[in-house]
Amino acid sequence: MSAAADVVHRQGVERTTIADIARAAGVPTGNVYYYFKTKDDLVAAALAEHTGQLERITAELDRLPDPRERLKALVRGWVEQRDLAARYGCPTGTLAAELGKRSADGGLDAEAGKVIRLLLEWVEGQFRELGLPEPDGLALTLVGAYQGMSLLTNALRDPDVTVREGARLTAWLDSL
Amino acid sequence: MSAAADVVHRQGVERTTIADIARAAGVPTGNVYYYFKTKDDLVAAALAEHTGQLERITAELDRLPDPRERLKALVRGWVEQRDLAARYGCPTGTLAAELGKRSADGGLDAEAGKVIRLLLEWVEGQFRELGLPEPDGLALTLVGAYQGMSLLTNALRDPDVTVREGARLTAWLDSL
DNA sequence: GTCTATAAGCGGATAGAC
DNA sequence: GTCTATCCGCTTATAGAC
Repeated sequence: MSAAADVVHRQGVERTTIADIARAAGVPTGNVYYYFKTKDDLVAAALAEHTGQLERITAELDRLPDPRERLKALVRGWVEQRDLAARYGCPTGTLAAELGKRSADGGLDAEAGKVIRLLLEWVEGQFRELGLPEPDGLALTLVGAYQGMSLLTNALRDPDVTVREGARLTAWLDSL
Repeated sequence: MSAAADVVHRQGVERTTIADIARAAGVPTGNVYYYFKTKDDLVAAALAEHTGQLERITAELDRLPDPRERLKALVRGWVEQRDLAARYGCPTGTLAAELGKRSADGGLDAEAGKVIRLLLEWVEGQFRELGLPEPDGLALTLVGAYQGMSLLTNALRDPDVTVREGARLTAWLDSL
């Protein structure tokens, strides 16, 4: 599952073959099918990895006493990942974008939406705890800014984009 | 070229076959190869379509006297496209994201970056004309917000995300 | 310049030995 | 539960008639 998430992040779903994932995991191709009946099952597993990763991150941030500090630490984490973002974009965002183009895919696109929604809801909770008005709108703005800066960082192949936007987001959080 | 841009926007590069584009253009598959030697040539043609589209839009906006009104009209245009964004995302952004995952692809990913940069530079020019400080940073923020809200709109399959973020961006432009 | 037919190769999926 | 060998369909690309 971790190999699937990693290779899919780097190559995208469609350019990733079962053989690629099997090689990354150190097992022969055929063996993968014992655990995952179809390629889509592997994509679902990659999405589950993203969910787990997100849950670990928010659990860690929840240990901070101040919600504003939690959000600023979240932004700090994004900035730290800037080189990965410059090369491959946001793992969840690029996956959601790719899955969003499918017509009838057994709801994999909706699964991707759920992971994004999980982050949105956690962020919204922080804004609510701060007593700010329209916490859902603020969450949309913050997560949208993250996805936007990740895409620009990736498209321009320039980690500095993330640094600059990260600084702006931090100042914005402080101004609220 | 227009069929290529359209089908690639809806299906993504990798899920689009030459036959798909040929059918959309109303010609037999083999004939496509008379004009485009490889599939990548078709992707390049789709990118050229995006560039042309962008140039038409900015030329139209340039007829407005006030740069702030130009930017607000740009945002209005994004909001009008919200249903398309909910279904398939931003044509240029999703294409750039997909091409960004390639390793050695003859610079197609860089071409996608150029289209994004074209929009960034036009937006930056408007902010500069308004005499605002750090016009390049403001451009990054505005275009980033656009890409972010497009991705969220698409991932959540909810055009309302674009409506809400569009309203916020309009208010933000007015506040500068 | 347009179209049909087909070659060549890749990738998802399976069969079956171990 | 693991691995090898293989099938089958699909997609890119080409050959060649018209």
